Amino acid sequence: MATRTRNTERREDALSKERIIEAAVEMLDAGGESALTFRALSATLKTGPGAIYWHVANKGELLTAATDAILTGAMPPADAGGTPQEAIRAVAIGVFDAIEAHPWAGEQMSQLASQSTTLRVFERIGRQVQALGVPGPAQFFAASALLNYILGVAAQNAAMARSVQQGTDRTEVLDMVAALWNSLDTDEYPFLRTIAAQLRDHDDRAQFLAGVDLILAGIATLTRPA
Amino acid sequence: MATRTRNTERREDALSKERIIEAAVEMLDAGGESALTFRALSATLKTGPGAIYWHVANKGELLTAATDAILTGAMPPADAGGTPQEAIRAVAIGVFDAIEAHPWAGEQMSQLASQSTTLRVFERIGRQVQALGVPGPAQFFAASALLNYILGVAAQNAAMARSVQQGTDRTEVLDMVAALWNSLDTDEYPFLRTIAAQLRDHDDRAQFLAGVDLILAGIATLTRPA
DNA sequence: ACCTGAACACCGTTCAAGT
DNA sequence: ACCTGAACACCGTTCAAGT
Repeated sequence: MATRTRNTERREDALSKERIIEAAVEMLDAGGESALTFRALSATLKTGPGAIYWHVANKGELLTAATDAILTGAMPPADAGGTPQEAIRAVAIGVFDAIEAHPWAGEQMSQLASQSTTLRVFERIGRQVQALGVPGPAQFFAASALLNYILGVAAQNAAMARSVQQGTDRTEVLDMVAALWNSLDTDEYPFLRTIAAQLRDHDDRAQFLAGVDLILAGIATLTRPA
Repeated sequence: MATRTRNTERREDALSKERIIEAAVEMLDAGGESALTFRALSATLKTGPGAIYWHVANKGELLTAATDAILTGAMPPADAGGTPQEAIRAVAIGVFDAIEAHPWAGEQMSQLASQSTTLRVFERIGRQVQALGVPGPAQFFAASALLNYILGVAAQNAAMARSVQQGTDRTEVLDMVAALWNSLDTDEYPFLRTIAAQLRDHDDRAQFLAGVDLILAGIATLTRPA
């Protein structure tokens, strides 16, 4: 039954950076950053820990590469058409959904200043900010505001996902947070207690988009000065 | 010369959570999160590693406590007066400056969803959003947008600070980032190359505040609906 | 009640040695 | 060129034992 095996199928179990990243993403998805271990990884790949170091410089590079792999696939095509606002929303939602599916990447992104993934998102947003007609000097901080907001939400979602024991339900988590907010001192935390009620039936994704639109509304004031 | 030593001064070297946190902050300031080790910490405090565990549950709690200590002192007084916008800017700048002085705390904040520090900032912002006259249902996402933007910037600054070798100059770092942006492909990264020039004489703090104002401008559109 | 410090169960990383 | 796996230099954390 091995007769049909040709050269092309040979050594499909050979180590490569791609296979390492693929296995790393699986481990990260399963158990977060602490689950990614060179020992566990090399066991999965049926090699020694040292073998990985021939393809990857260190754990940091592996984490960066894994984050890149996730987010490259998550970005919508650049020529999608539509208004600049729609294009910005599409990029933002792409990042958001990717982080929701792979929370460990959220931690990574906000730790990776000027890394290729972040740069690509920044570029995409910046181009649309230009298309909106924001004057030159303001383009930088307008695009930065959007990027930092997106990264901030990404990190918060990652943190939330990590604090959740696997198996805990989504609404269960919201209930716990709402309970925490309600347990706060009424005099010191009036605002949080007020919105605790809204937490239960609130939609993370819709709220995230509302934030994007809020910043877009602010950007709009830059294009038609008072 | 020990005659004047009274009971009050006795055992001033006794271990306490406060002394542990104080020492931890010093180590974090000196070398970032990786410099904080229970062994190094106990050596500084002249005890064994186990002693620390009597006052602190684990490293995570210590990190949280250290972050709290930094940010509690950084927040402006709640009754500072002025417009809601000014109050929001004051809180934002308080966080920004604290992170600039203690970059490790920036990493921490964005990993600590619903932690006391973050909740306090959220509360302060939320109250001012209410004061601005934002209608009830929109208060939540308006305050969230501001908070997430602030946390996003905090994390980016922390990441930047960590990537910088100690001793590297500030302008030197900006030059390196500008050089990186300029080295990008012209066709793929036109926006980044355009703003790379602005990077050299750009003021992080002013840019951060411009972002806050941008979101405030967006929030203003919520109070007087079209 | 509070502290000691050896020991446990891990890490990331290196490197001589193999093929 | 690529892989092996023992070894190094660490970690956070525990816990019997001390005072």
